[in-house]
Amino acid sequence: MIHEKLLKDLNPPQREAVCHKEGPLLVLAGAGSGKTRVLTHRIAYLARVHKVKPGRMLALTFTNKAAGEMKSRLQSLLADNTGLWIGTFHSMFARILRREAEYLGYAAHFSIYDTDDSQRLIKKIIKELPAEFGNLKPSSVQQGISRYKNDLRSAEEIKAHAVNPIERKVAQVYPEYQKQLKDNNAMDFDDLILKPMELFRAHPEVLERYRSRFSHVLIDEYQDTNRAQYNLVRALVDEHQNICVVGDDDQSIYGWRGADIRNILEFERDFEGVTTIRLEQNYRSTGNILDVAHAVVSRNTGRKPKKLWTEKPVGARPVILESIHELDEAEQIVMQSSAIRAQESITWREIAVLYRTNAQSRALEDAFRRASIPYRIIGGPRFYERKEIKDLLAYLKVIANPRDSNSLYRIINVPTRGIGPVTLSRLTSLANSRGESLYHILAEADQAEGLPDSIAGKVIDFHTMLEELRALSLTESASKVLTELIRLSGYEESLSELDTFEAQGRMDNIAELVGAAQEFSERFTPDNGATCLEAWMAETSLVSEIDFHDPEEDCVTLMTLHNAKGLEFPVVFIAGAEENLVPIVRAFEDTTGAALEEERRLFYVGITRAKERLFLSWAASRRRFSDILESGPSSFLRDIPEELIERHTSLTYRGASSRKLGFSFPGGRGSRPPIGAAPPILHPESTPLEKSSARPAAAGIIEPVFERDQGVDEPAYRKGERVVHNTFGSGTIVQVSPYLDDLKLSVRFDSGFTKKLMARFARLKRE
DNA sequence: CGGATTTAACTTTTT
DNA sequence: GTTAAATCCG
Repeated sequence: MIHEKLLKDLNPPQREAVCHKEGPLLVLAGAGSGKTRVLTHRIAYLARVHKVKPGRMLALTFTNKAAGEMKSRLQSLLADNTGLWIGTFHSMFARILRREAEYLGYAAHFSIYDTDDSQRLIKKIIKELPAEFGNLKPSSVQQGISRYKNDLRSAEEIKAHAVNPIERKVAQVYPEYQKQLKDNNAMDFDDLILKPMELFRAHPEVLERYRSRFSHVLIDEYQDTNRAQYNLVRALVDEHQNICVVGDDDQSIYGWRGADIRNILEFERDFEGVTTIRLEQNYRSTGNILDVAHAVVSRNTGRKPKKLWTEKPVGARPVILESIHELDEAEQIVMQSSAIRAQESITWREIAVLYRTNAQSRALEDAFRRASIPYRIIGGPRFYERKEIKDLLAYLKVIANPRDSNSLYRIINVPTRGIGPVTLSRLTSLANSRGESLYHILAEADQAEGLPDSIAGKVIDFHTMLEELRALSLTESASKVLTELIRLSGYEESLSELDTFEAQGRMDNIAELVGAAQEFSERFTPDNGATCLEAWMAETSLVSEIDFHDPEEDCVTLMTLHNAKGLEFPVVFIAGAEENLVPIVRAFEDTTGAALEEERRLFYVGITRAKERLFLSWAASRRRFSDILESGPSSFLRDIPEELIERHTSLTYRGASSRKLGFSFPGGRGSRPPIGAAPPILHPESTPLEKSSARPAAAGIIEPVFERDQGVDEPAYRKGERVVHNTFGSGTIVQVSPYLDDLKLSVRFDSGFTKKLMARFARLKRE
């Protein structure tokens, strides 16, 4: 029987969710409770048992990765899924928008702007506006407008309720921004949600088409939906109410992006006759890990009470790693990784290191590289956001969508071809006076006022080149257009002339982009008239690097906590579990406490990625920008009962024995015992602590001394100490900062100058 | 007027 | 350590 095959291996609540036939369904699925399983089995069950055609179902996710995972899992459950729409909110509605673009006065091949593109446009708009707009920061304006869009607030409404002059100004930029986006035949990410609503409101017959097409809508990660998405979905399902949402309020971590946690908390009020199913059995983590996770998240007030349970053994106790600074932390993580791999036959790919900010990846990366451990960083300075990639994509966007003046501005003089700001402003005024786009005016540059013939010639040459590429794009593949572009534009040539290490890196990135274009071109099949290039542009705007993550590759994975959502690893390290980092310092500015609760959920998400081993690591100091930031352990660590965890430390405690706690670097003196071989475990309550008089520590926070084991004959240096240097004479230490396995000292010498010295080489004597 | 060199600000998370 | 704006130079 079909039913049995689809239902076996499901627990009773999962089964209930899968079999539910009609009407609104809320599945509260805790971390690791098998929600993807429920969604895919439900789609298959609807198709095979309730005879719903796959083409009448719409499944929405937040990431391409989640969509891809669902698609691949469905393959074995439902052989024929033709017409089934599975994808991210953004890509599915972009698909609808391309089909219906003309209703909105757009062309089907509109550009999709990322945050950076939007900011460029906003910067330009601010310049064109009166001087009093000059104090607006493009990035904050962009964020503000994005927020207004997500919250469905109109410019008028904002103006009416503006609490400060800045908000009033942003409200004035907003409509101009929308107008220029349209002039550029471009939409930003938020428009991909907002415009379908406009479309449906203005053209009920179009809404009716999609309403009747999709008889069942399923949404993953419902806690991440914003108001706009809620309204959009609501418009689609209002008649039949066959909406199934899966989510977990404890994993809502995108509030800053406009996600409205109320959507999931109030689902039962928003729809009538809601069936609610709770999935509380966790199939991922050991008991101890779940207990730690619960200890953390249960401190939140705005949550639906629940507790995950597991049939798995309690497992190893999670470990708290304490380090002097981020280099030490990275070193500890590397050593623990190696030890675990050796002792528990774990592969590199089963280990993940998670952190709050991308900036933290550098120290970790260096440590893994030095240890010759393969690693892979997900996210970070994202591939598609690198300058050279964005430049080339801007070219391609112009070729696919010549009205995209914003992209044209970006590349008109990249590489430099003698078209500077003055020429550009002359061309722009000609375009404005004729009411044509910048691209079209390029061909008539010779008619621009005050433009010397020689320069006009360059402009026309540039236009001719783009026209050639455009012609090429109509018949040839995206990869062909790209390779020709790289050659004709002189982009590659200008880089190779630089002949620097950095330029080589950029060339490698370009080669990677060509590879991606080839890969796309090979799988491209023409549909509804789009060219290969147009289709590729549509896709690249909506993919992220994590989508290309190959789980087969035997590498340690490094990524942000946000990126880790939806993933799982046998061994998880959370690096930087410090106050001011997790939770991030800005969370304290929010007086409602909502931001702090979101930080706690983020930490919870990180913890629940772990299947067997969990390490929570914090460092007493951390290099940030050019100075050193000192902090104590995250307050979230204090929520964890001491008996659930172990501690490994390389901190030195004032008042503790002078014997340092087994910390050293490779090449240093002494060695750290491998884990499992009776590691030094330090319980703070058993350690005699002496409070520093300068900076009283909060209760329960260990006060570390920034000092490492220097060996017998190499004393540690302290700020304020008087020292003597062989050549420079005597002076005072004004700054001490750890650098690799040494200390970097700033010494102000009595002769008046300050010098930075490495402790190891300076050979300083005490005065 | 355009190109090159120097300076400054920057980092929370992302479709 | 990175990129865009500011300043300088040809």
